[in-house]
Amino acid sequence: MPDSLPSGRPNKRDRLISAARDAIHCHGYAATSLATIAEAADVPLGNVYYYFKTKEDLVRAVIEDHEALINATLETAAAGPTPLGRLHNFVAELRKQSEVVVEHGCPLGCLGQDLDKAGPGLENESRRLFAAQLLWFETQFREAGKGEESKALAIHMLACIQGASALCERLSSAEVLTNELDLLDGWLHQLA
Amino acid sequence: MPDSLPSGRPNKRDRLISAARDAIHCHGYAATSLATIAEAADVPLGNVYYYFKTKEDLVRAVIEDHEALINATLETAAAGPTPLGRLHNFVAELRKQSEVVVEHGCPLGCLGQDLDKAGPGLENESRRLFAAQLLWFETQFREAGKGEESKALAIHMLACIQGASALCERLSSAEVLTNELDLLDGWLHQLA
DNA sequence: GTCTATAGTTTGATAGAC
DNA sequence: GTCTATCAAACTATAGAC
Repeated sequence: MPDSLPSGRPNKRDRLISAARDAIHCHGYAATSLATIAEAADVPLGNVYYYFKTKEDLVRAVIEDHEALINATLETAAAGPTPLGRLHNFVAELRKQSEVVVEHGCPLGCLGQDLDKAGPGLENESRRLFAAQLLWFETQFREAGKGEESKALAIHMLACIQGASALCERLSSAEVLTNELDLLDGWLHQLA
Repeated sequence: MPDSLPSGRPNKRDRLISAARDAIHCHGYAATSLATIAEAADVPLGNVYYYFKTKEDLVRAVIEDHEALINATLETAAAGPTPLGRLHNFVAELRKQSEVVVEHGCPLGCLGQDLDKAGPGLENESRRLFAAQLLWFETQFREAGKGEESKALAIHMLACIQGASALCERLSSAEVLTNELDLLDGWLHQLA
C-alpha cells in the first residue's frame, strides 16, 4: 500500500528527494553522503537504493524537483497584465528568498556549479536548471516587443540574478541581493 | 638544499599549490583528493603532509595563490591614465580568460562557493577572494568622482562579472561572457 | 627532507533475511 | 517493500625507515 496521500507526511521517495535537496544546497553535492540524506529523511540507508539505483539517480530527481519549483514560481509571476509587469513579479518572488540565499546561496545556482564539476554523467544537466527561466524571460521580453534582442535580455537578467545571489552569499549580506534586485527593477522600468 | 631557484621546475610546495589550484578549479574542493593532487604534482602522497598539515591548510595556500594572481591582474590593469580606463583594462584582462571560464568557470567564483559550502574552518575565507577586487573597483570609482556611490558600483560590477562567468560555464558558451563584458564596457562608458 | 606502508574512517553500493 | 549487516574502494592522516 502506498505510503502517502491524506496521511501525515510524504512518502519515502519524496522525503528522500526533499532531504537531498536541502543537504546538497547546504553542503554541496560531493560533500553530501547518502547516509546523511537517509538519516534526515528518516529512511534506513539500505532502503535508499530501492527508490534510487545510484546517488546520481537521486540528484537527477532533485533536479526535477527544482524544475517543478521554478515552474511554480514562474506560474505565480505570470499572473500579471503586462509582460514587463510579470518580470517585476518574478523579481518580487526572488526577494522573498533573500534569507535563504544569504545563508546558502541560490539553490539553482549552487546546484548548477556542483553539476558542472561532477562527473561525466551529470555535467550536461546544469543547463536544465536554467532552461525554463531563460525561456520564460525571453517570452516576456518578446511579448514586450523586444524582438530578436529578447534572448540576450533574458540571459543578461539571469546573469544579474545569479551574480547577485553569489555575492550575497559570499559577503553574507542580504542587502547585496536586495540592492541588485532594485537595480534590476530599475533596468526593467527603463526598458518599458 | 632547497629544490627551486634557477633549476627547471618549481619546488614541491609550489607544485602542490599549483596542482591543487587546477584540480579544485576543475572538480571542486570536496571532490578533489590529496592523492589526485599529489600525483599531478609528482609528489608522493605521504610527502604532502610535510608541506601542509591538512587538506584545509593546502586550500588556504591555494587561496593565497589566487589572491596573488588577482593582485597581479589588478596591477596590470592599473596601468592607465584614467580610473574608468583602468576599469576597462580590467574587463579586457577578463576577456583573455574566456576559454578557461567557459570550460570550468571563474576560478575565484567557483572556489568561493566551495569555501562557503565547506566546513566551519573555511566558510569565512571566501570573502578574501573578492576583497582585493572590490576595494580596487571602489577606489577607481571614487577617483572617478562617484563618491559614496562607489562601493555599490563596485559590488554591482563584480556581481555582473560573477553572474556572467557562471552562466558562461553553465551554458557552455563563451559568447555569453563576451556579450556581458560588452555590456559592462558600455555601462562604464555611460558612467563617464 | 623524502618516501613506503598502513592505520582508521567514511563512502557508495550490495546481499539477503523478513 | 523494508531493513540490517556488510563489502570493497577511497579517503585523510600518521608512523617510521631512510
